[in-house]
Amino acid sequence: MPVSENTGIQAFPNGARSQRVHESALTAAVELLEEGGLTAATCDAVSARSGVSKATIYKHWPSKTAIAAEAFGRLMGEALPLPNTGSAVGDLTEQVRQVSAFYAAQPVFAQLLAACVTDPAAAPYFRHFFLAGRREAIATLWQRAVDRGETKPSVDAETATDILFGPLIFRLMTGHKPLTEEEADKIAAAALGGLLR
Amino acid sequence: MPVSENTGIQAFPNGARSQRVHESALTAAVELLEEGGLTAATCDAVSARSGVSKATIYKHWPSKTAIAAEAFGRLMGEALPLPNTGSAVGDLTEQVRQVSAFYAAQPVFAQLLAACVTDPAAAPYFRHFFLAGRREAIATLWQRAVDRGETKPSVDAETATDILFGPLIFRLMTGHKPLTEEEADKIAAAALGGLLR
Amino acid sequence: MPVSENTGIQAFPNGARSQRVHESALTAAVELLEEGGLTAATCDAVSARSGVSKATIYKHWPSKTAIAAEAFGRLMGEALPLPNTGSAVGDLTEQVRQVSAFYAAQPVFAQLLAACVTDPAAAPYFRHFFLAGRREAIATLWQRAVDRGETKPSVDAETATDILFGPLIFRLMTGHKPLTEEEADKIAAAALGGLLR
Amino acid sequence: MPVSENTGIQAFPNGARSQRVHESALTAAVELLEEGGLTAATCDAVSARSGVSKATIYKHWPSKTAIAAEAFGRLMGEALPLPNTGSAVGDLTEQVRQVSAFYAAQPVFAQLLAACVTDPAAAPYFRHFFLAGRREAIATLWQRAVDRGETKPSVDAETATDILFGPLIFRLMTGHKPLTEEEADKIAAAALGGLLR
DNA sequence: AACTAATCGAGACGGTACGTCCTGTCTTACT
DNA sequence: AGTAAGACAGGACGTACCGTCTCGATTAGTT
Repeated sequence: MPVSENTGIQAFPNGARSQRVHESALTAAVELLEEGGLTAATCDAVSARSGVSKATIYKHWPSKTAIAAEAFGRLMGEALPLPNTGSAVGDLTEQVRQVSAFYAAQPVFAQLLAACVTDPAAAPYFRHFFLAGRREAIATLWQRAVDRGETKPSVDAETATDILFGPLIFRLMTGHKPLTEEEADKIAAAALGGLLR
Repeated sequence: MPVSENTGIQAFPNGARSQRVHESALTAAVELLEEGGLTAATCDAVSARSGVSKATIYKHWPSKTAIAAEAFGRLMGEALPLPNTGSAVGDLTEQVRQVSAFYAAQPVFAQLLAACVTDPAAAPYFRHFFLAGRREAIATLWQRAVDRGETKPSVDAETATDILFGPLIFRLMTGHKPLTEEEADKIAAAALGGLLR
Repeated sequence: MPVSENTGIQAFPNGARSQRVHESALTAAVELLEEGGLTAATCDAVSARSGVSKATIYKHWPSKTAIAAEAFGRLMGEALPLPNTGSAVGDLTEQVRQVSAFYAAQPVFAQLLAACVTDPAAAPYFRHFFLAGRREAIATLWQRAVDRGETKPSVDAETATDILFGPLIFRLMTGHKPLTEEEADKIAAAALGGLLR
Repeated sequence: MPVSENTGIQAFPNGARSQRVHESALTAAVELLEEGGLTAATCDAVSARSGVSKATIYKHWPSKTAIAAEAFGRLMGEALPLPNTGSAVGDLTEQVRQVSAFYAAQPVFAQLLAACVTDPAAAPYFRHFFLAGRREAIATLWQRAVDRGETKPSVDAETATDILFGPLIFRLMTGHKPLTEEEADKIAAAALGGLLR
């Protein structure tokens, strides 16, 4: 678990035994998240199920949200494959659709996002173990589009990511409109109008 | 406090006495939010400061988040005036800037948004007493732009709102980038490229 | 549960409901003490068995030792009847024998005494709910002896109590000698030589 | 550290290295006891300060109380010189006074006594390294008195010790009366009335 | 003016998770 | 072997907050 510096991610014991423990706790957390969402992924519950003591858990993670974030990142690691439709519009629209469907299907995502507000120590974990993957995916797609000359030069990948996914998160959090595929398409279309030539 | 049906907002006793009580509780909640954010706006604290008993509070609101949402809506009621620069780009960019600054300055906003995920009963209150005002503002600006023929016909006000503000909320929640004025401008520029002609 | 002032015993809610709760917790504590000694009388255990929440227990008692002390006082309330042999020597010797046997049979006594060292807040409970009864018994016996003119005038009831029971407690705590009836008699005889004419 | 059999005191490695280690741990324990009482003399603390690892400590002593008991015995080894007033009353009264003052001034004594109840494996250490010294002192004084014919023949040194110091310990543990010099004198006077001619 | 509902203030309670603490065991690698 | 270093399980601790509840007091509206 080599973690780069300045990520806000806490160092933890590194021996073989510790790694087994780390693994056990994460596995238990994944199971609990699947069964009962973030609410069920209590520290006590993780400890009870994994056989890892609470004290040890707190040596590996700063809070229960942090374990959940790492567990969720693992749970969803490969869930979203990179689309390859041949055009930037196609790729990015497809990705927005997928992410939209994923968010709608995984209440844990919203719960984690929310929990990170209350529990700032967990936010780096969420960014590192979950968001980073999404942003990298977009960066790849965006680079492809750049190479093909399909993007507006004034826009960078970061901003593009925010504009494509921000609206999904907005809806997810406030629940003012459902996250259907149609809606995802509308958002993608309108957003891409500003990002591509 | 006439509340339309189907909003998910709970009816409560309507006598003169009840209205005083409602008012007292809200006032206390506003003060507590200002002083210590959502964390400080405990049920017990609201009860203690307002002299309204907890039981009564739970007759008027379904949860502590709901009071806080209504209180926050009141607190921020008139904080953001409608810009009028003469052009859609100017108006909307200005509004994005203002909202961005407001979010960055008011941690309570993110806290409330987060709390509504955990506490679904409170979400309607947040939408009704806070978001509704923002969406109306955009609706007005958007209608102006429509009247001037500045908008793309394929985009409606709802989608425009999501695309303009979603990115801000995304950043606010994950904290992966700061909400400076420059960033707000970049987002507004890129987003508006897709929304306006 | 009218408690005189300045005893160090904590006030607690006094309604009918609270009294039921107080009773429930004590009953559970008594059972646990009987089953597994002071070690078993955990706050969590008392809470679980009685159905009284931990938070409530901490409103009624300052610590787990305090509940145990009150429970033990109740448990042993009438265990030791006042002897009446007709003479001070007989009465006091008999009382020393009884107390000695009781201490030896009730490990909880020593455990409580020990716990009060670590947990000073519980000491008043032990004194009030347990020791007070013993000291009163001796005071009664001593007064009888005074009335009969059997005591040395230079000795008061308090000192007599300390000299009669102190040695028992000394042995109980350090375990350097067993608390048999013979030993109790030796102690009583030697001690009473200094107390009576 | 030659320890007779059947004392309940645990054998431990005997090489030169082991003895250095034993010494280091004890020294650290003594310091910690002086600084913060028994509470501060944690296993971890002793380990950290002495550089002796916890595993090693547990090869030399059965529990943390045991180290503390041995350390305390060493700390107080020569603190109480034998009085020599020329009479048994004088000697023993003086000794009671000294011990009383010592108990009152050294909270560690009560803490250790209490800890031995919970931790029976440590009791032999307390008896061996601390109490034994006190009892020997009394035995010496008592023998002097016997030689002078000042004692009652029915009383032995053991019982005398219990009757003289038991009351002090009783007060120390329950705290129902302070351990002032006056009180010590009252106790000594009353107790010695039963022990001497 | 009295009566009867509704409504309220006060605050205790059950439930539940939290994060901390310390003991004694265990592992690993070094001397 | 014996040791240093230190991670680990286990389990109690005492705290915090939520939302429900019980009680007696207060207040409207109704008769």
